[in-house]
Amino acid sequence: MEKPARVRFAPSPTGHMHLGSARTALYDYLLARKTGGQFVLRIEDTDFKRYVPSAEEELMNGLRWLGLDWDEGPDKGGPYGPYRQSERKEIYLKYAEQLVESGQAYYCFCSPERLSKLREEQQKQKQPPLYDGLCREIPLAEARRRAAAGEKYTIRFKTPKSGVTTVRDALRGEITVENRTIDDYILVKSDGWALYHLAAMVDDYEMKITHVIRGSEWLPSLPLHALIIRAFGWPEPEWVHLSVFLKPSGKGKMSKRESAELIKDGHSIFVKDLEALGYLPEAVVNWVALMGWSYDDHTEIFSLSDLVEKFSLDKLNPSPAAINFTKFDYFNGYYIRSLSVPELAKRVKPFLTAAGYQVDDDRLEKIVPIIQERLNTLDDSVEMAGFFFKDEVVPAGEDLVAKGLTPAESAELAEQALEIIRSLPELTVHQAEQPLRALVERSGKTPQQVFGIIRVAVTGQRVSPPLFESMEIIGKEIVIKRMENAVAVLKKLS
RNA sequence: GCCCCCAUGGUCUAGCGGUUAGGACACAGCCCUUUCAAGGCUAUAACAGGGGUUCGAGUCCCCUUGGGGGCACCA
Repeated sequence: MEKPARVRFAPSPTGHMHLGSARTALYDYLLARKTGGQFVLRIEDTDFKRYVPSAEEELMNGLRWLGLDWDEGPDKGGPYGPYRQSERKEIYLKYAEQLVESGQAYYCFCSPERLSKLREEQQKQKQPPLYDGLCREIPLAEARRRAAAGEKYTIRFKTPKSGVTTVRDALRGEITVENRTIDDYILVKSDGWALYHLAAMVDDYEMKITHVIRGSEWLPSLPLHALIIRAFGWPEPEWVHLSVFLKPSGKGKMSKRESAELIKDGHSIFVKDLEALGYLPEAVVNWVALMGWSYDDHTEIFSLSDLVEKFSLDKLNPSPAAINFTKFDYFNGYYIRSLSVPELAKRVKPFLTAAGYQVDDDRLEKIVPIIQERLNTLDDSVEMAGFFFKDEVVPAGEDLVAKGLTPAESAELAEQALEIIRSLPELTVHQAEQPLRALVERSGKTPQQVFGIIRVAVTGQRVSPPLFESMEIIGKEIVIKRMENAVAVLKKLS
């Protein structure tokens, strides 16, 4: 058993939580639970310009829906709070000052204008856009004097100008970069707020985080982060950089526009949409877990608790993964099929209700077994089972005409079927099946033709759950009404 | 432009020097069947290319190519 891990999910509340974040949070959760450690939720909200007020709530709802409960966070507190960076300004400042004091950071008085001009210049000359170090050698006493006099300043990290920095990533092994390619990055802005590079390192240290699991977009700044941590002399966490998700084609990552378009096909990369689209959190968890992680060469169905038991960092895969919604649908169908009838009924009900249907629980529990294996998403139930709840169905005339038969022949068959149904003491599968099959025999038509007519008449659809079961649930009276209507329609066509 | 990362079928992946390169989704066919599903069976399909190292390379090294990410007083 590994040592208890303290992991953190540290999103910034700037938009919707997407699948990539969900997967990061999942792995955080799994590692914490597996090792008996803690899962910390920290909100990185120091960018006030991009702040979205509803985002934090959405984030927590998403995590809860997925079943990923956290141990410490802004809503529940904990021993290392506050858990919102916007409430930790003084802490960052203290540590920044410490770095300045030890000569590993410095005050920089360069204006944004000078910096952008500098960058422009460097770009033109095809140079890497790095700070030129103008303020790097200003004596500390002088810098303090200027700062005290009210001059605007930022605090920059003093990167070594020679040598190399080597950092170990759990998925990729050692990564080495030349220090001259690392910028003297700004740690504290002129408004006194720390930037991510300082804030996150400080928080991870103060919160005693043992494993930093985050997206691979952070890989390029990993050496900087290591340098900062080493400048403080802090213990280095285990770095785990997860690969990004690519669009289904595997070519490039999904653009904002493409993400928004997805919803038209009933898909979404935003966690908040998934529930309404009829997806099960179990399916999301299983699917997302397997994008970048595997257990062995054949197991692929994992409940959240299976994952807690089986998860391990060394089975993580560093290569980018294309999002495969088809497989997502497969998982969702799988989990729908594995639900008990009462449970599925409970989950499907809100969708039927939302569609405007009056849903009786006992009746729903009869319907669920015959639609269960036909559902890919919960909201498929609306289309698939709507005819159970509608007052009347209006089958298209051409659908009522059986393949290979004339309208008149179809009408004749419908009429005979109607008579049989009328004559039954009760319309049950048991009572109806024999005589209706006998009708097929007698008429010399195929089951497909005869039952097809009845199906369309009774359900209004060419495709439906099993016919006899459906009729039993609908009830004799209504079935007869619908059959009469179909006969009338067919006769008109004749 | 510079830096970093990645590379097994269409997609997700197993493989950690010796395998008939395994599984899953998708696709196709067959079976089952009153439609649609579900289920069962079968088939098609991969080590990006080139150099090394080694008795032996999908596995180790280098280059090329392709893909991805990053270069803000955003995170």
